[in-house]
Amino acid sequence: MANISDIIEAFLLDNLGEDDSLNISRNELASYFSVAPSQINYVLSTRFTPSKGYVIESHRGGGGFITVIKLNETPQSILSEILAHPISQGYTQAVANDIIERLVDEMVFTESEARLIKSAISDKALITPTIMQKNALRASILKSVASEAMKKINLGKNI
Amino acid sequence: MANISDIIEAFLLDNLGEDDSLNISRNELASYFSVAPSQINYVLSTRFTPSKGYVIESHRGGGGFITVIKLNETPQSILSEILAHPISQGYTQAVANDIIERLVDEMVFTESEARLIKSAISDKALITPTIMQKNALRASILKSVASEAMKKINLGKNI
DNA sequence: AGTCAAAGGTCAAAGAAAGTCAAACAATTT
DNA sequence: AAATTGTTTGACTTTCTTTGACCTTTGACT
Repeated sequence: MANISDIIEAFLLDNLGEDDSLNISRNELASYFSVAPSQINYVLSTRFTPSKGYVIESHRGGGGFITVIKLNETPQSILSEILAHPISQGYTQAVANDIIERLVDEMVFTESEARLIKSAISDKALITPTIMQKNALRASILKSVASEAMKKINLGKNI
Repeated sequence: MANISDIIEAFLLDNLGEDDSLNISRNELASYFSVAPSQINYVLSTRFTPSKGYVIESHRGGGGFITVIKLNETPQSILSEILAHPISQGYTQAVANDIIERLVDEMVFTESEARLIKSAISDKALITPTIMQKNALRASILKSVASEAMKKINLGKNI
């Protein structure tokens, strides 16, 4: 553990402001941590992805900057996202795991429920010949799990 | 953040009067901010474009001036503009994004709806070989989205 | 009408960021 | 040990900004 990318990730998380967003200069950050500027892109593209609930914006040129935004999500917004996602497009295992983690953050699942679901939709568990098929299956399974979770949430509202 | 162009943009926005218009002398403004006069043109041509809902007028010669006018728009006027725009002419990604932003300003879309639409019509998402084809596709998709939004607005009127 | 100064306009080059990608290296899994 | 996956770096690209040299238009004054 504790490679420089993890340290930069922690730094960025630490510095997300009140509104869960952060504005930085790529060059400054890189020189602060004495790494190649492109490493900042690496950290952003591996740790602050849409599947993890982040959006990145940036501008080049003089006065350029990078903005990291943590989307503010609700159980419903994440579940809707899953339900709206075309099965044909599929989810890689990594992306699916990211999404499940977000649902844990939003208290839709407990850690142990998450472990179960993750193992159920692992590449290992899904014994189809191609990756594409695994991805599609994962999307389908996630959809069904999401729809179940959505029901539960909506029931709660009627009490 | 905070390059001089952004600062000049903010200044101009701040000084749009009651009627959303503003009259300035290019040379005065340039010397006020200690920049080359042509930088004023740069700011105007990148920040106060028709696709962002602005019109620029000017006169040269003694007593010359530049007028910035923010068009006063309605959801309907923007949507009609989209619907009237020939698909064959297309929209660049930047222009399309500008238009979507205007629709957010007019509360036709929420920020998160805007994000979705923008990503759907991004150069990345539209996997056609040529830029022209991407632009045409964008115009077509925007039209369909606009027509949907128009319907919704018109429904609201009948309640 | 002709001249000239006072605007504003255009464009290309230089500069300032950020983005991409592949190669080298490191860590992990099989 | 081999294969795979993840990290780090640097060379090259793209985009956005800033500046300055030169151009065009207009109004005022002979």
